[in-house]
Amino acid sequence: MTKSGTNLKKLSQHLGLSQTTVSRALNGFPEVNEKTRERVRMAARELNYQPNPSAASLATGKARQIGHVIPLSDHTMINPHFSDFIAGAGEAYARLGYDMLLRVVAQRDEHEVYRDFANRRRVDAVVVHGPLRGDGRIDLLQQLELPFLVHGRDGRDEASYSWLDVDNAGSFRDATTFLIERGHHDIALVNGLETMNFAHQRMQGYRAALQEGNIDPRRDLLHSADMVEPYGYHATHELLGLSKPPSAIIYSSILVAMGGARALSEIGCKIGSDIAVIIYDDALSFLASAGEETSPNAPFFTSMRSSIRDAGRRAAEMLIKSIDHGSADHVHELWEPEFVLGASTGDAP
Amino acid sequence: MTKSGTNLKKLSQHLGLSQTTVSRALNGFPEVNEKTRERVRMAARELNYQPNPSAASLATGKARQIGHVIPLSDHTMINPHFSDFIAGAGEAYARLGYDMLLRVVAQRDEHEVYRDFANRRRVDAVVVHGPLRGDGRIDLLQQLELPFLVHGRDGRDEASYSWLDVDNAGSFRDATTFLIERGHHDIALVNGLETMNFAHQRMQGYRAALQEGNIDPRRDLLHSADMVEPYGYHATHELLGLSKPPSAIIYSSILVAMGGARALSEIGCKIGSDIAVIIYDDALSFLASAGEETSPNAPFFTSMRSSIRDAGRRAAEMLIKSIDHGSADHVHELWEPEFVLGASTGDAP
DNA sequence: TTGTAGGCGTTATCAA
DNA sequence: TTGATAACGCCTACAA
Repeated sequence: MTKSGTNLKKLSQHLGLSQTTVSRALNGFPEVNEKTRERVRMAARELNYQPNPSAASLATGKARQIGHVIPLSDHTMINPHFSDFIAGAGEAYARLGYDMLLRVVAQRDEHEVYRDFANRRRVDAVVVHGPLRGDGRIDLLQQLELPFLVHGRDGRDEASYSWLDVDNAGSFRDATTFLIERGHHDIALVNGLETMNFAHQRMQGYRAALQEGNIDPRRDLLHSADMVEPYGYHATHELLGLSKPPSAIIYSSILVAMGGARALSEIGCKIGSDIAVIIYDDALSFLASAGEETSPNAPFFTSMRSSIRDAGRRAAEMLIKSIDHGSADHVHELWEPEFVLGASTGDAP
Repeated sequence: MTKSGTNLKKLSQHLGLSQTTVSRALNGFPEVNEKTRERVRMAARELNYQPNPSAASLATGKARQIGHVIPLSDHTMINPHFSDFIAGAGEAYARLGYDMLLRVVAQRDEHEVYRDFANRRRVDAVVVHGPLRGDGRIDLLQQLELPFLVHGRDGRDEASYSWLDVDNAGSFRDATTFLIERGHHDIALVNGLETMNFAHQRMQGYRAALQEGNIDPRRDLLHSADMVEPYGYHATHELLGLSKPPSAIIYSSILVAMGGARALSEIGCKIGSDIAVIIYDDALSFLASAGEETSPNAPFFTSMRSSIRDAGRRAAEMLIKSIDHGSADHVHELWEPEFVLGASTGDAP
């Protein structure tokens, strides 16, 4: 069966040592004679020995794999935000000797996948994407005692699990306040799906700023849907068609903003002069912060920016660290997006 | 160690049968008494028994995992094209009982990863993404005897490995010819990186059409780079700044075209009337063929369209089928993109 | 500092 | 039709 692969047995025979010693030498056990260890290392390199992960996993109970589940409701999560996160996380995994296991399933089967993961011990932990407000996956994973980290939060007891999130409420509040202070009154929010907690947080931040500015929120200035390009296009057309259109729009994603820009250019409405725009920018790598280079001085879009790829990298690190240390403590990180002043909110003061 | 998981031993004891029989019953061996099999199945469901993949893999030599390597040169492959492919493939894997293993590494380490895969038998096969012209990964995989399927081709002996590709040359030739027949003479191609074979194929198709139309190719109408949005923007600005600007532009990706559209709208150049545009459309799900719904009758962009997500799904199926059947034959599929007439090439005749 | 022996949970071979 | 028994390749008490 073993075609050409060197295994522990062969290697130890080649060295005239026991498998135990060889294993210990390679795994950095302190009791091994340094001379022996060096000899073993040389031979291992020479014979190109790599431990078989299935055997190791069977023996240790550790899979050295982290699971990511992509729920396939419609086209929802297969979006660039997700892929950038994955890229960052994957980078960290590779560095730390872990593999990423991806499972794409219908949304209603996601719980079953976690059960399967826990049951078969195929992964040591999972990353939960796109938490809803009060997300059943979190309860399930706790019950299954499968370690996990959430990218985002679910709005409930946040001390009871590990997460990495950005300050959605704070940044949207600040952005809204920024617009109010510049004299805007009718400010639209083209938001993500509000069943997702991040979108809810953003809406809350927006609302809080309006309240502080003594502005009554207008229901017709609030849109909520999956953050795809066409949504931005349609929502913007609707907004501009109102009898009292907004003078400023906040877009929850650059993707949505691109659809918005398409609509605005059709109408002949110029961003920055005719209308103010602020976007939330995940710093998606394939867009390279599109518009960044429009003007040599300032970026095109005024934005709240936080790299989702960095988030993926950091999330992976946090998770691995906690499972490697076997600590049951939960870890949390709240990132503050950077506020970037661009041309889309008019000339700088 | 085993927390709550039911294993073969427990299950067989519970049933008063040997592990052998239980294993055989569950794995569909024909010699098992149907009554016994049914009894075993019931008990397995009841006790929630799932075979441990590490143990199974160790015993069979099959990992039931397919490897995908994402090279991290710059930001290259972490693009939406890739993630859509992954989504399709992942769907097929889940359906067929396989898992997807993702490894994100620096480009120069990609070969090493394949060696590692082969050596440790962590995956049963791999999918090769974004083949270059004459791609060393293919030689390596053949040498390692690790089964693989290429999404695309590398321009060499295409019978020697399995692949799934779209007819890049043919569709770009047709698109170019279409423009020539409508009276266009100065046709620009904003292409992908031509070290990638798909981009080379596209350029060849474009050249062939020009030649057939007795048009001398102009070097200044040809751009080649990573298919990100800002590239489309810059390339378009350059094209429009030429002393003899093109009357038509072909964009190699909708992402690039979005950058192009941004530039054109800045200049005040109207797509469809001032300039003709054709795009290659991978039917990226999060864009939902942006512009599709601009006009109720026709889509906005005239395009060559082929779903990259479908390609991922099909590629996975082809690969799994070939490794499950243990056949050493190579499989190939060449897809013809659909030509979709939209508004961006002017009014329909 | 090194070695022996047993176990991890399956599958597969050979008998019965 | 079913059952012992031996791999698969590694790790890890326990012993020396």
